[in-house]
Amino acid sequence: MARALEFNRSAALDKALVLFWRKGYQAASLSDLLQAMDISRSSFYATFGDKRSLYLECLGVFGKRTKDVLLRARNDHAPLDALRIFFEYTATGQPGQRSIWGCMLVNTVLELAGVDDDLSARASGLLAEMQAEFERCLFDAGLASERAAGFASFLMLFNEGVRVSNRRKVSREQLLSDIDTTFRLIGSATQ
Amino acid sequence: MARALEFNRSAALDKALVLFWRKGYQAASLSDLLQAMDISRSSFYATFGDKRSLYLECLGVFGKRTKDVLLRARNDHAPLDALRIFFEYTATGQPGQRSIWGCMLVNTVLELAGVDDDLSARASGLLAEMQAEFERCLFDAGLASERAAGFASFLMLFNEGVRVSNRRKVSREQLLSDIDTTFRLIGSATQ
DNA sequence: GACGTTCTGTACCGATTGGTCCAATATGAA
DNA sequence: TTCATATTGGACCAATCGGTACAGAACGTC
Repeated sequence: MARALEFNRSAALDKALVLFWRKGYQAASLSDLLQAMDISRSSFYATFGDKRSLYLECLGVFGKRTKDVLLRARNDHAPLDALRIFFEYTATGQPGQRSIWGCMLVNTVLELAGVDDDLSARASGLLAEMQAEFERCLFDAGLASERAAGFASFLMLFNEGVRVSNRRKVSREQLLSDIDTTFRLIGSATQ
Repeated sequence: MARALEFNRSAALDKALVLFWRKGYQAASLSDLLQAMDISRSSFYATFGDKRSLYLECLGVFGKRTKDVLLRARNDHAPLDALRIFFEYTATGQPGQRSIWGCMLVNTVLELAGVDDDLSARASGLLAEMQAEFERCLFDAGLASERAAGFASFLMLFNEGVRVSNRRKVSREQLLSDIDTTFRLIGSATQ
């Protein structure tokens, strides 16, 4: 055996994720990444392959974390409440105002459609997984399956809108009010 | 007087707009632009300043055209109908399926936030103008002004969602169904 | 302490980026 | 036809891009 890594892989990965999330794929240059991750060029390529592979890995992590927000909420709350908590959490952001960067999946879909269709499609697929979770929530809340699918699709539109508006720096209060509007609309339609 | 331009300024501008719309600001290289616009490097810089100025001009044109879609619909229809026509038009695209590129304003907000904040803010401002038009429609449809503002904000979220989903290649049918859901929700809440 | 292995820093690579410069060319007015 | 003016194509620029190569430093094993 020999020399050990001087850095923590998952910590570096997380730094990269944050940079990609904030600046997007193209605008995050290799120099930016190396500086943010605080590792050398060699370590970067030895550990993460290349920029694109790293981005792909970050997308996966982001997708998993987002899904976990909803799944954790479901452990402690009724389906519809969990859904609402998810939206309020992603819209207002709990830790450190990260929410103003929007959603890395949505950002990716828009930035890379027509540029790197594989990456864009990957992000799109992760959004579809989220939508499936929405649908499960609605079904468990008692909606008929067809109706649950329809509302889940609608909720994904709403989710995308929230994430865009987040990046437009629409105020937290305004977004919370819109979420309230949405869930009241849904509530009045499901009863 | 002397030699005349060998190209049509507004035609070239339109070609640039389409390229930017499709690929985004960063991914549309100067070579791409020159090829699409079919003009020489010199003509480009003499006529449009630089890449960024051209983009700014395209943003303005796109904003105006989008707003015009709604204003034209208002000439011939009741306020709420015009609103719905606007959404159906932008979601499904009338001429040549351009809708799959989403909305250039939304694309810009996401791509350039944190990269070129001025451009991002400019696009954001044009979206705010659209939202003001939504609000006017709702007010004219008889909603109290506070309620109109609330729904307009909600509709802007929905609009952003539609444009993102457009780029995710969500099917035309699905989007139309979501629009239907939305307007039925609004309808049931406004009566 | 010597060795083998692995990681790290940096010089370097060709390609491409957005942008400038200028000579050659085309044009309308006189 | 000549001249002044404006447009054009293309050579050229420094800077940056993502990525590779390799020498040397740091470590665990023996």
